[in-house]
Amino acid sequence: MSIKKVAKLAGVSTATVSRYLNSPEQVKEKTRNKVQAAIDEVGYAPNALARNFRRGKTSLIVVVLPAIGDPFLDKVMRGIWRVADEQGYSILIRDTQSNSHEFDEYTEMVFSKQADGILLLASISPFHEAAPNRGGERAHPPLVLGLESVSAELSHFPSVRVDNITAAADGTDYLIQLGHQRIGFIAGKRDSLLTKDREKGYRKAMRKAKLAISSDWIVEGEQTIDGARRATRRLLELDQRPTALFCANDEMALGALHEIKSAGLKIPRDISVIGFDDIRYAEIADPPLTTIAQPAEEIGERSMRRLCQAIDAGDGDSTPEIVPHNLIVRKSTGKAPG
Amino acid sequence: MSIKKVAKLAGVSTATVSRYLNSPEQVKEKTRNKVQAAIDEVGYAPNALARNFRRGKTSLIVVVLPAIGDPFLDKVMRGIWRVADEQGYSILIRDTQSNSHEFDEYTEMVFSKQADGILLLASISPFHEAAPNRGGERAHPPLVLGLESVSAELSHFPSVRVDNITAAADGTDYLIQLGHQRIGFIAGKRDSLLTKDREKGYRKAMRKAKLAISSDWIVEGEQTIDGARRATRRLLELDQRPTALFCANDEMALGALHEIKSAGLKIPRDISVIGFDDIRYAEIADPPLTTIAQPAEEIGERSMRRLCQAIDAGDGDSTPEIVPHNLIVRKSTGKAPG
DNA sequence: TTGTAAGCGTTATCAT
DNA sequence: ATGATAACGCTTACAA
Repeated sequence: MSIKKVAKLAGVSTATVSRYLNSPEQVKEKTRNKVQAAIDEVGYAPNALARNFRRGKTSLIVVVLPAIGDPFLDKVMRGIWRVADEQGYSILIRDTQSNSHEFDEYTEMVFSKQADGILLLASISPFHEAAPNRGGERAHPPLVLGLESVSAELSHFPSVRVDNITAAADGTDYLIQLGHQRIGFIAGKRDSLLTKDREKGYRKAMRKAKLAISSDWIVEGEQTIDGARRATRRLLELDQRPTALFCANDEMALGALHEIKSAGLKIPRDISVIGFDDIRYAEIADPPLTTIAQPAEEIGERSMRRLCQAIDAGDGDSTPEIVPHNLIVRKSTGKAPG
Repeated sequence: MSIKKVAKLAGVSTATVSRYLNSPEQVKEKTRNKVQAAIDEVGYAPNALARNFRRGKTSLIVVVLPAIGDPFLDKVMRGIWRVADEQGYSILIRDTQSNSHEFDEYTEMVFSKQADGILLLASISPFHEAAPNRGGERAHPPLVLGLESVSAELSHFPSVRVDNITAAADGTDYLIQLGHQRIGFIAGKRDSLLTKDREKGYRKAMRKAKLAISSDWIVEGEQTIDGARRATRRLLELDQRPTALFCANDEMALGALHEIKSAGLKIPRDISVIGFDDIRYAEIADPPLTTIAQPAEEIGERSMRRLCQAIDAGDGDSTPEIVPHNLIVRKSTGKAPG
């Protein structure tokens, strides 16, 4: 009952107050002043709930990410926020660590009008069951995939990312050029499409160089420091241990660095290590980490723009946007020993 | 027009559908089945917007934090989420890096019903101007301070945190016991109450030990790795450089470690370093970082609970909840040289 | 146990 | 340029 109060006080109709709020140019200056005075007097603030209800829009975007506190997402989020602010959206964050991994849980948020769209920056299991009848409404909510590569079920949706396969192949190539032949790979979780793709790139480069891959060389690092440390330990215990290690992301590479040094080995003299993402800790790692950088902020910005399009314009095309990656050579990689 | 559709299809009134949704026990089993069948058939999902509007509740909490991608907040957020899920709240995140630092901007979100409450995990400038007349409504929105210490203006609000002064004094004491006399302090930003308190603790411990503090020893590290590196460089250039360094948080300590090593000095032989927070990178730093741990998840959980109280119960008491800190000794600290 | 109907605050349509 | 009013989808007295 608040716009009403203002209206009464200003001696105008509620419609005029509403117009003043939303398109002031349609209101005569004299009236504008009266309304503004009334607003100031009662300390009126528009009820966003009512407004959104009326408009059928939440002005909220769910961003689904693996874990908050991931230093890589820091930069991605900055890009997202820039566009969100510009377009009047607020960001609702869900992480798949504390919450579920079910695709439906997030689509449901759109159908039940808790959010207008979804920005997926994490791996989840798509379409747990067949989507239920949505009463004739679009079965696909506005959704954009950032970072992750796309599984078949999700290929309808637009995505913005680097070419993970090529990028990982580039990194592996670099190690091969340094003379490494036994190259290990620390992968992420089983269900992560993204690290799966990086593994593919690694395999591809090895194959191209006609280097055999022992199945012992590929270990799961669980996308965590500790997981990577365990994985590294296993790698170091091999009879013929790798002379180089490709980690599917920097977080795991950091764990690997620590574990290798703890084992009394020197980097890169005994083992070279390469990561992926170029998080801010990569540069100050000891030794500074060679890694593959992604234009994180750009990814955030562009995926958010795509999402806005999807929301406004129905859908649009869904060809993936590929952004460039960039190998950054630091001190954690060197010539193969011997 | 959707609950209506369900109602018509089920041959009941909208009220019954609503009751079924909100308190099924009030509905006869036979009716329940009819309603559920209708819901399934049309693929109905309750419109959260309408529901929240009607209830006058957004079921949203704004969490204000310095930067997403801060590894310390990772753990805090997990605690927050646990309670939020339990209580049916979603989390709206704003960071003060991309957004503004104005207190009013966040309070406004409550007054305009974009959110039900505010969880402040960052320093902001409180009450830019006198709060405008809120038309008789409560001038203070539900708000809890996590982590940060409280400035005079914000002391009305409940807070949950460690005793930063005592904790920093404990850390400093530890250095003093190791024989250090020249101890530097890398502070955060000027407007961070939290690092201000840690500085106070450092000063307190020094005073108690009757050690003089040269003004050169306290430098601003801007709460970033790079800022800390610059600050460290300045400290290393002093004629009489400190033999130990207290960094107001681990992020800065990491930068300091790197810079000290880059200068060819050994840690802790030449300089000891101590941090604050015990982020996950502290343990794998080189050398592993001595630091003061906070029960991050507990802080998140308890501050969220306080906030729920503040929302439901009006206000309640606002005495700060102090949680225990814990000095974790690793390898970055050692006896004073000489 | 169920139905009727008012009302939440805003926007938008249609007159004036 | 402004006013009257219906409508958005849901909840909740109050009645039956």
